[in-house]
Amino acid sequence: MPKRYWLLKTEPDAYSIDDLQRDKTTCWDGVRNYQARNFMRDQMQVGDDVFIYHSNAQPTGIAGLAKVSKAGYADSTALDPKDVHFDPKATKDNPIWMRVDVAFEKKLGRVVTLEEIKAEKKLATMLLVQRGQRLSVQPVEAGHFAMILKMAGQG
DNA sequence: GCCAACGTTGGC
DNA sequence: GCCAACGTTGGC
Repeated sequence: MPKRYWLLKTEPDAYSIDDLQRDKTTCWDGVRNYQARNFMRDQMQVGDDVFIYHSNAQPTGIAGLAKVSKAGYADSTALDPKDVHFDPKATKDNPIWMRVDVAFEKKLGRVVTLEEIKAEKKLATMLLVQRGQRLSVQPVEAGHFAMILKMAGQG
């Protein structure tokens, strides 16, 4: 499978690029959307490049880079009644939800903001800027990925 | 905090 | 299978 590129949303109040830098790697769990689950289950591969996107942030935008370090596997938080992401329908045999592990790569020299992305015509087809689009795990085209790195001064 | 847009649930 | 109600996301 060719290398793919992804964007993962996170609220930095809950988990930021700085947290990932400190932790080195993290389990990207708690995703409870089937489309996002399917990307993690079927398409994300070790070595794929990932943008870490800060939502509900000041500013909102792409804050750093990571790599997939473990491909999709069962998200056990769905089985834990004490976990906020507990799903009573999940079982050990059918965990329903998946997660991947991601490893910190680098923090961008500056956040490439949602505002800038919206203003750049070449990025108009990014999923991120489609009206009402809320996917928290989404694919990014290679060209868009490179463009954003360039905007961050890391091209 | 507001609220538009979306996904999911559940009654029928 | 329809669709209203509800919960969540996420920009502002």
